[in-house]
Amino acid sequence: MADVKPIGKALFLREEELRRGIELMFFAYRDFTGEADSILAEQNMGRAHHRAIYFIGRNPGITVSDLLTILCITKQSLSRVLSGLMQDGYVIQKPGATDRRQRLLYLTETGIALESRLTSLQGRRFAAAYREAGVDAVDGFQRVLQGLLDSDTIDQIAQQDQNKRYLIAMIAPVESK
Amino acid sequence: MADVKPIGKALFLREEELRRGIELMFFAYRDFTGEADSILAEQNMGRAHHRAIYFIGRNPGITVSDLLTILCITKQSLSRVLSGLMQDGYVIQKPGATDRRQRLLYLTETGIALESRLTSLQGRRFAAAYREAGVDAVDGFQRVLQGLLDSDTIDQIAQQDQNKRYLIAMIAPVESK
DNA sequence: TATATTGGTCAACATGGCTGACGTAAAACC
DNA sequence: GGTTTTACGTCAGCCATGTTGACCAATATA
Repeated sequence: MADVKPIGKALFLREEELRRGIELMFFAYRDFTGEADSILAEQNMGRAHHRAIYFIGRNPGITVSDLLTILCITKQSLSRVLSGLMQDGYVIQKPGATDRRQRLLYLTETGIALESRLTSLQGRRFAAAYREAGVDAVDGFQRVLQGLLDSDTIDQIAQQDQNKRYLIAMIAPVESK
Repeated sequence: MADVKPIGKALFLREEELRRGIELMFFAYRDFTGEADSILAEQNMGRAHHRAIYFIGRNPGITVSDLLTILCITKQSLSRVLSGLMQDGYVIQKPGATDRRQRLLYLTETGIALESRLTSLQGRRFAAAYREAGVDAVDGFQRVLQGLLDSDTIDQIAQQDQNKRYLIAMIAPVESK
């Protein structure tokens, strides 16, 4: 064991480790979305609907163009999905107060119920994984995933967090005392 | 700050943390696959081709049914992809030595070149993320992703690892001295 | 008033999932 | 040796979701 060429071994381990990461991403993403997919299929919806519902629920009153920025799809694709969601009563839109061209998107009660069902399903999976792996692991997990992001995405998430902090400060100042 | 209701706060943080995970998975998977997608688009291929190429490269001589087990798609879907890959000279198949019904799949030189180009691209992204996040983070990352898997998937990966160790022991026993 | 922005719509197309039905060769079993 | 099962392929068609391109309406803004 002592006379193994160290450089070759290191490279080999490195590639194995990288491949391990690549494969884990593939399998974990598939399994992580699979459970929700089957619920969505019952309602004749797909992953695209889920994404829209999720981010509208997360950002009530979001504009169409902001949602487009998050999802990185064309407005034609989104439009098709949103029309369906509005027709089926999961989403409603209200004209913007200051800019009346905007259509601010909100979940209906039904939409909220579905979103919460889907999110709690995925949340349970995460909660179990977090519990098994431990607190330090969670931190590492988040840091590595963060490192996988494009810089544009990082900016965009930071921007969203900014908006969210602003909203929280507005609607729930009592929490901060 | 001291008189915040502890339970409400804890639940709030918990939900935020879970949502953070859900969102990171979405964005990270998207960005992580996006780069490869654009290379694939140049060759008129999609993600499905990539997955096939990746796992054939990873398991040379894999049977169609084993590949189906890994990918979790129908044989019709896979067949369409494989036909294309063979027609374009990325993949060849050889009849199985013991069971001649099997068609064992291999990458051609061209296939290997493409696989390696795609994997090194994704590998670089992972390497950068790992480097930024540190060794402990990598461990946490892998443990959490592992925890997100279905138990079937875990078994399946273990099985593959088993095969791989067997192969390594066969073809490169010199490494282990 | 002219231009830019926000959002929607129609048409057409590609990818990649799916089901169902059917075929063929080889292996395995009785 | 005949039957059944397995491994794989193929044809046909459907659906969801992405794309491009063109065009339109309402509203904001310089």
